[in-house]
Amino acid sequence: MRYAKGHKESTREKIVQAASRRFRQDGAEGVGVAALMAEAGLTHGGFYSHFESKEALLSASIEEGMTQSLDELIQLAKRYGDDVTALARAYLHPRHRDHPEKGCAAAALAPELARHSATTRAAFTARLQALFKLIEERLPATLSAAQRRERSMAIFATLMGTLQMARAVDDKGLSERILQSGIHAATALAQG
Amino acid sequence: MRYAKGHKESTREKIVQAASRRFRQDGAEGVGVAALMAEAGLTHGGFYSHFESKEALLSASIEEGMTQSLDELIQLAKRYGDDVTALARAYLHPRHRDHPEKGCAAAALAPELARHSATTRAAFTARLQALFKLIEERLPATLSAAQRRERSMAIFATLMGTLQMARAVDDKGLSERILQSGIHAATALAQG
DNA sequence: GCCATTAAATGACGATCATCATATTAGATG
DNA sequence: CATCTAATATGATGATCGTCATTTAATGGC
Repeated sequence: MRYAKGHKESTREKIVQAASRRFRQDGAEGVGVAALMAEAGLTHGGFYSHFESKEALLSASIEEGMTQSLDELIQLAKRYGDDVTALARAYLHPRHRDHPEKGCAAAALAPELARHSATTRAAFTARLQALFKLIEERLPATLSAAQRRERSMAIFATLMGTLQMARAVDDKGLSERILQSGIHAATALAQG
Repeated sequence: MRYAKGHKESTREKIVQAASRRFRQDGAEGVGVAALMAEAGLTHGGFYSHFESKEALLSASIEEGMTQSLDELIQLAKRYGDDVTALARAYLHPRHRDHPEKGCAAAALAPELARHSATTRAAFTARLQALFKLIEERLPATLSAAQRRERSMAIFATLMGTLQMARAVDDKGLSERILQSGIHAATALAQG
């Protein structure tokens, strides 16, 4: 249809946005190509003119989802005081637990990612390291760079593991206690 | 065929064992009923005389897998000194990272579990609490019971999150550093 | 050694999966 | 306004999904 130039790019972007939500909500294997396209307001046919495969869309979605939730995390953390405790409070907020589709892609998909393509895992690794950096910058300057780097990894592991457990357990009270334990632990790990 | 009594029970057990391996390896949605039965040396037909649904098998497999890896963790930890650091070293050993099918079911399946039935999540919750207790028992007696309980949750979150990240990243060196960071963090969180 | 019983195998159900070939149609270009 | 082209839709591929009805076959009880 000889659309305005950039039309296809923007459609592709819409697909990635919609897919990144759906993948986080239902898992990479929990949603099909047709449903992903429908979520973007399209039919399934044109999919392969935008992406080489479903795996390629997953790759792009991971990048999109990780970037998006990283940005949002930064914004939210600022409101809480912008230190590691603030990050933890933002990340481990019940709203985040209850809305995986808008939240951290790592928490929603980490175990599956280990089974996916090198490209997908590379995209994930790059974004994960940006996340580490975000935490590093909020650790006390009294720590060495190497110490900050190591701690940032463990702090994110704690946040992600905590969020996943809080989502998986079948007991609302326990879920709340798990979230609290994560906030306290992240704070403790951030001490000089 | 009027087999010896207990034959069917033992077949059922074999299916659960095999399924618990496969679910951890490929995810709950990554493997079909036919493949699960084949893994146990059977064909798919008899499946529904053993289980009400695939979901019911998942439920039993979570229970089996969590119990199994809990027992193994206890055994391994003993060799390392039987404190929290020992648990962390056992849990975050490269062998565990490289063999999810024999390892912790929580680390392999946590995000998916949040999307499954109440029964499955209840089975998971019960086993998770046994895991918390295991850690609690290895925390210093100088801490209050409430403190030990809270810390045990955060310590397991750290271990699980660390293992998942170490599995997902596309960089062997980074993976090793992630594992180390988790061991150090778990040790730090276990201090009185 | 046959029979009754029942575990397991065969095979089929409609639905959905990822992928692709072909047809339609929107809209910028002339 | 008519035309051309590229973006999307339609529709089909064979494979696999979970589930179930029917058939086969093994063996303890007689």
